[in-house]
Amino acid sequence: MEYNFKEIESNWQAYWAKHKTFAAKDGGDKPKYYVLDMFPYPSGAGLHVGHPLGYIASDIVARYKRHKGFNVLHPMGYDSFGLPAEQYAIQTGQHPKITTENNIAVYRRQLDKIGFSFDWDREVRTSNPEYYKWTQWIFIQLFNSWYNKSSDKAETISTLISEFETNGNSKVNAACEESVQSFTAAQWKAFTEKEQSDILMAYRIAYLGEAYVNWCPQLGTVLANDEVKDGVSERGGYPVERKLMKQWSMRINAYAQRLLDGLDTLDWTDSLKEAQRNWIGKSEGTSLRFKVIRHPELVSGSQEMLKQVQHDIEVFTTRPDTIFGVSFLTIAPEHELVESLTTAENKAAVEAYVTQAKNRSERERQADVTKITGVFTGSYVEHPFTGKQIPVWIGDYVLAGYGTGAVMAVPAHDSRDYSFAKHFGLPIIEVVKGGDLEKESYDAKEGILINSDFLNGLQVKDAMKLAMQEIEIQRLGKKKLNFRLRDAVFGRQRYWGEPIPVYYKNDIPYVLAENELPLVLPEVDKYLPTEDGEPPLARASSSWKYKGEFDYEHSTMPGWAGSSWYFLRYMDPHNGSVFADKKLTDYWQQVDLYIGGSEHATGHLLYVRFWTKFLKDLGYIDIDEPAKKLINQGMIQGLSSKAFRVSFGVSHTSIADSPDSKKELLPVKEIPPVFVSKSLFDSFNKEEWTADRQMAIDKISEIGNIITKQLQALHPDKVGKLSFNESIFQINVDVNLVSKGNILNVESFKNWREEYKSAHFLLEENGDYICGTEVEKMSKSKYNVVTPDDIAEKFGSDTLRLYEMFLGPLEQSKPWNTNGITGVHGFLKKLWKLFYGTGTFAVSDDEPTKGELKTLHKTIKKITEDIERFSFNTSISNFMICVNELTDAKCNKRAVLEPLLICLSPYAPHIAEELWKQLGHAESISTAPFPDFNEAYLVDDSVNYPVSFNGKVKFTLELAATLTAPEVEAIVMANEQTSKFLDGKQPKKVIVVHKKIVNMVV
RNA sequence: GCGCACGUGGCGUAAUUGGUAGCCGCGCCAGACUUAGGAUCUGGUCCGUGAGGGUGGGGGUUCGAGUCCCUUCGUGCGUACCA
Repeated sequence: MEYNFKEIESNWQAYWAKHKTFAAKDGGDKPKYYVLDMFPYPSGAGLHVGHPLGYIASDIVARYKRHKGFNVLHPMGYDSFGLPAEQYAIQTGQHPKITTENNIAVYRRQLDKIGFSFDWDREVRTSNPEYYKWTQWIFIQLFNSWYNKSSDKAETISTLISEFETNGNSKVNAACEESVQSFTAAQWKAFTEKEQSDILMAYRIAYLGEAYVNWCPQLGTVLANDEVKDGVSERGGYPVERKLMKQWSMRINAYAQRLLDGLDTLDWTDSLKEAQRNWIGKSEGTSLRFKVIRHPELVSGSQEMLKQVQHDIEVFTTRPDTIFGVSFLTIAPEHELVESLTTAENKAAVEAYVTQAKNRSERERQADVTKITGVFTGSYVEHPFTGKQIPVWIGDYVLAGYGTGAVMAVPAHDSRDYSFAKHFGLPIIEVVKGGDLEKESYDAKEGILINSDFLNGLQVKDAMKLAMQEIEIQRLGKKKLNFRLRDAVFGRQRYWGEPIPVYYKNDIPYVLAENELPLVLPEVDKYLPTEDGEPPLARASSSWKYKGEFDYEHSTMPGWAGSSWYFLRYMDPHNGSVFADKKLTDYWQQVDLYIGGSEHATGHLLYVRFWTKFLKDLGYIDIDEPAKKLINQGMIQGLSSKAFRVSFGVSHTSIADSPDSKKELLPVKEIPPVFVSKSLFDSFNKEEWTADRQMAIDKISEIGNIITKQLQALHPDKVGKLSFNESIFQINVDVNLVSKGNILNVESFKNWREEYKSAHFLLEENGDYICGTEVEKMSKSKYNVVTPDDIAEKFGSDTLRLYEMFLGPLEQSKPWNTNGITGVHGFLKKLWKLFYGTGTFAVSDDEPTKGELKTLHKTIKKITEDIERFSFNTSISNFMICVNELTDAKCNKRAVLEPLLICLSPYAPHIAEELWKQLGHAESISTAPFPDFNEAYLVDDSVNYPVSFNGKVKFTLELAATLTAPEVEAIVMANEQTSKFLDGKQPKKVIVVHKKIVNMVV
């Protein structure tokens, strides 16, 4: 019987589904193991071969752990809220729910075909109201919490309110808005409800706050920092600008230190942890206040009044040691003191500058970081130690959102201040020796302090300490930690997301009660903002109001909301009374292995850690981190095929033809497309002139002439001829039209597009049309998408699974290329043959030979080690070696083949199940215990010793394994080959590494 | 600029702690069986006729380096005025 993968695979997929083979049990004697894939957004394009890479790896681990006696949780679901479905809805009017459901159906069909061992009874969809009820519930907990820095965790807001009622806020040590004023208990009680609400808002972890946000006009929504790449939106690539808006946000900044510390406990890749560390961006420094010296003309009052209105500019610096090098202050254009610092004569210039700086899009700002702009305010501050007057400038190199939005500029020792100072001719004061300030600033943190009063002569490190001390003693400022990590904007002005469970009464936001959840997404007539710029939810019917009266929040939650806790829901996916039963979260604990793309490094993976810590603070779960071990699978890029299209124009052939003759030229539109094969393109594409290049041009011109004649025959009244524009465009060709060796199927290509029907081709000498290739992202628009379905159709899913793993290390990115797939497929056929060697199923019950047992146990050992270190590509080669050896030995013995099948079943489950059944087993192979490997079978009687001279191996000696090192040395020294290579000399030293190698120093 | 990976045959890759570099697969070459093959099977395949050379280049540590250290070049990814 032939290896009929199609039948085998569909049979077993049906069997698994019917018997719920992979359903996880909540509890039991077995140890638990939780393997999770980052769940997909179900896009309209379906899965391509890159998507399953990580799923295959995690499935191998899941199946392996089941064999090893673990109770495995291996779920899958969909991150089903998101922009593409909504964009599609805007274009077509189709409800995103329908689009999403259709896409999910396609995904599911594709996933099932690959034979994953998911427990589908636990599937979650973030857009399902039963799911997002709990996303909303978590939001409410975040709203009803504040971050107590003293206990270093989130606490319920009621503890804060009772503190306000007894002591006011003077003793409160919270992560909150800087702008909060202090008040007493009496004052608190006297505040109106609105005032109290506003104050509490400054403390809540989910809060409504005014902040500069990334506004994307084309998408009509704000975006989080991690959704913006290079100043444009990550999805769609639309420009993003900064805008001051009132927005729901998450006080993730409160967790910055814990998010940083937690990294040390995680078994994640260094690059991923490093990316998070950079994103969190901790820096230790000091805050420092500079007294503003009021310009007399600013104040229309007496000197007395002048003193009263004085205020300070607070800066943040990590280099307090360079305090004597400050020659100016720079504040951000958005700084709150801009207006009050600006003198009358500078007013016009400052206003113009600020307006211009604010209107610049994020992209423009990033694009010309080298362009230095700024303006003088006219005001001065006093140097805290020298008392000298220091000018205050405005510059957009200072970011409003970081530190205090103001810096003390030390041009001698900070490259940005240096460029600014050079550009505006401001003084540069050297305070640390070691650099050449004519050329550049000296930013290094080493050297001796000069020009620095009490710091003179000190090393930078010591100067930092002393300066810091002095600043604190004189109460000019204090030590401060700063994090680059900004609070995360949580509102999106979009339709297809979780409604934020908030309503407004008298302009005060209130959250819904738990029993009022879920707040279901209302129907709208259009998925666009309203005329006055309100989000789409404002289009909901007038009955969509809280208690029929109060407006709901019109923003929805961002994409990362649902994915920030889904790993918990899988533990208890159908619970209607709690997001997940504590007993179950305690049982399943952390994800043991999490696999997904590295693009989530600073988004999802940071937010999910944040929510996990938050839920722990409130006592809902007992774990601090969502995933113990994480692997980033590499991206599979597409291999695009390119055809080379010649560009022709039409020109006049003679003076008689010239424009004055008023004869019409041949129509450019009717020129048939002309494609040249790769070698011609390559010849043409050479930088310098070569004979080859000229030949290519001649050939192209020649075909131009032929086409000219054809066109002239069609249009006898018109004049002109085709001329080669000396340019050839590369166009993407559907990879399905190209066969091995990049040969284009010309006939299919002509039928591909109406416009190519009449195409001309300049072929290779052998008559083929050869395409070019390029590695690009796999995408519909590049016609380079290869779906897993294509591969499964041709070779079967087991081959697909093995081949994706065989491609190379999991973490590595690589282009998709089916060159080696026949080898992997051949391996499965060879395996099949071990059982069906004679044409019918035949397995012997004979005792295996020593050699066969060695092959088997060597394989068990290697496979076990490979899986434990997630090295799947090497396991495939080890299986191949094993099957090759067994084939050579003509081994069809049950005692060898049975354990081998179990080892293979995580990788190629369908064929393993089928052969397992043929061997007479009634139960699925999936829980058969993984074979133990026995060292005894691997022990060799002899060792092949390489004998080397000065590290170069000259010959090998087969010696008994029982020999000791000195015995080996004696035998080697007595060997005639040794004396030949020694050539009569005495070796200086002989090294014998037992059972490894012999080396002689001559 | 900064951070993190990574450079090995024609190609994808292997070599867990320093111990015979090139396993496995593709491709290629030769042969067998076939009307035929993008089927199957067998043998060969780092370069060099050979001594020998060889893991991007240079240097070092070591009896011994693809592996460790320094330096340099190149590629990929992330990030970017974070004071």
